[in-house]
Amino acid sequence: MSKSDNFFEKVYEVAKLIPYGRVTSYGAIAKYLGAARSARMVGWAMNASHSIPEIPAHRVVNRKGLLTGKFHFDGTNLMQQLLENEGIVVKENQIQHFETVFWDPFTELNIK
DNA sequence: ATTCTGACGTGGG
DNA sequence: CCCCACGCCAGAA
Repeated sequence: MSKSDNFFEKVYEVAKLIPYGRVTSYGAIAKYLGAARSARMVGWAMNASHSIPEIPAHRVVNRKGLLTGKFHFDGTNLMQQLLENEGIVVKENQIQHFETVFWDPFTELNIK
């Protein structure tokens, strides 16, 4: 295990905390981990999270609320269906009422 | 070593 | 709102 695994582990920690029916962004997680400039690495961590079913990767989207990573799931619409199954409305790969369902680690985890 | 690519984000126009 | 250029950094070729 290398040091980068620590970063991955942190990403998974936060991802697991995303409540049912809520979503967050790669940048929000990265910023929360103190690596705001490594938002891409959060996406990369999600890529590696396929071996860990506990990670709700479908609850992580980009800052626009767009399902940019849907092509990394098995089915064509698997990511969207997982979200809709949680009550999230998705249209044209865009999460509707994104600001309402958005889950900000800083706010929701009551960080002082 | 070098180059390119990305599940991203920000800033300017 | 959209489009574009740039910064970012790990991994693949």
